[in-house]
Amino acid sequence: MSDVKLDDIVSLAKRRGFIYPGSEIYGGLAGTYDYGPLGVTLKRNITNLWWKMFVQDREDMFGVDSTIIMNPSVWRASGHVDTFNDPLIEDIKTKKRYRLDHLLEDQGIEGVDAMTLEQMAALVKEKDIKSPDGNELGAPAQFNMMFKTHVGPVENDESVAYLRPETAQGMFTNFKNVVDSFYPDIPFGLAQIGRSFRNEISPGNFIFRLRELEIMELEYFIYPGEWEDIFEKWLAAQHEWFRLLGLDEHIKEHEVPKADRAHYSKRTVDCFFEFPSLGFQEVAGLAYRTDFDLKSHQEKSGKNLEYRPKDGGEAFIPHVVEPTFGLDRNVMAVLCNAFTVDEINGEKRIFLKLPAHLAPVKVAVLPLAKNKPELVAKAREIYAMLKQELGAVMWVDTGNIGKNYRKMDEIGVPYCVTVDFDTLEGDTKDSVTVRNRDTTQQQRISIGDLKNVLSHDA
RNA sequence: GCGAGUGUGGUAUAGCGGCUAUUACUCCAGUUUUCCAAACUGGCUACAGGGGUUCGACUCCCCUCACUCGCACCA
Repeated sequence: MSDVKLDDIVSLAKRRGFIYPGSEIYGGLAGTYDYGPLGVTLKRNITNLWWKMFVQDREDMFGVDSTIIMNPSVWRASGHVDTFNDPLIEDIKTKKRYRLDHLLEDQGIEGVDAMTLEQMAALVKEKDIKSPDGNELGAPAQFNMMFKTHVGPVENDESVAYLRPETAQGMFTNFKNVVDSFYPDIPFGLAQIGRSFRNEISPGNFIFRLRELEIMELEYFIYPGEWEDIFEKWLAAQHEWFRLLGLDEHIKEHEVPKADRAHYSKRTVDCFFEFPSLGFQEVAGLAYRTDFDLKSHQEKSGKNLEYRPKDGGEAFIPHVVEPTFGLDRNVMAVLCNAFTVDEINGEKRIFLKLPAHLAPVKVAVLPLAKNKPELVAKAREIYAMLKQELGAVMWVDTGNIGKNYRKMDEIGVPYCVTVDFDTLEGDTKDSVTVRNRDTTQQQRISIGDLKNVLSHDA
């Protein structure tokens, strides 16, 4: 793993149809990547697994799918309009950039949060504030990480709306709706998988930091007194998730220290995966958000978001434990983890050791020789049968058999089914060769048993 | 956004102010081939985009876009 470079994986992902740079024929667009035929299936296998584990298989979960464009008040209540707006200023000499508000606070100036950019700029002049290196500072600039658009035909300040930078708020805004519809017992949760948009200052590292990304997220509403136990349960659930992805042995949990946490969070644990070339990077996080979000929405919206327990207990604003998974980062981790190099007959082999339940193609069917019509016909027959049974089955009849095996290895197909002359007649009539991707071992299996054997793993 | 660097077929690469732009693999078609990238024949595909200098630019200059590293950011 150590000598594998991220570039090798990026190349394979593009060459074989997993992930392409966005808008490529026009020179691309920074921070965007498109999923190709195999990538979209891999991604969908992951989201389906997630939805099954966290929503379908549980009694206490409710799925939602909220809009990307929301009432801008949502983002004022959540704090994003403020916190996504960073005033930056540049040291003219060293060209380093600093948070202007932090510089002012370091000078003991108070009330910085309430100041406009102009007011802060004026203070820099007035107090002759220098950079930490003692140099002159340039003009400050505002960095807003939220994408803006306009709702309706008129483009003015009143019509400004934002593309959501996270999916969480769509769940908080639907909290009341779901309670009204189902009145679930607490604890219960809302779940959502969806796109988010962040105008990153420096996107990059393949699909690690994107401007348009997908998040799989849960908001789990609880009694405040129970948060510690529930937090532990979700830590275990997160671990179980990474076990299902085959990543658990490469995941490191990181207890985020108080100073680095959002001010409303009492505990945050991030999950890191070790990527080639990048080292350990965050792929998921678990945060106890207290009642910060619902409370803020109750204040700003003027709507009562309290929950009244069915046993007649006192109404209260539920607290929230929030597990978040970066979908694209999970896909990338699965790809990186699967990327394997070994040797067959002294020849280097690159293959994707994808877990069978995630592999975009489960089985490939190939005739031993492509120009023998009777072989091809029999193979087509088996292909049709398996395709109906398993869905994700690929037909391969180009090149020679060894080449096709390698090609299927490279896209992570767990099993190849080869139809040869012994399938047509003789002692082993009606049996085929099943070749295992990881071991390259072959096994003779009768056609009748084929779908049982293959669907066992898939 | 700033600084530095890079940009040649799908991938990885060679090259030069001037011939039809090199090579390998991939891909496609055909011959061959009875189980691990065999061989042979043929074919498709590239100088990131735009402008300038020049008789002539892939090569030199400018702008744009993208990528890499560093700064900053990571809500």
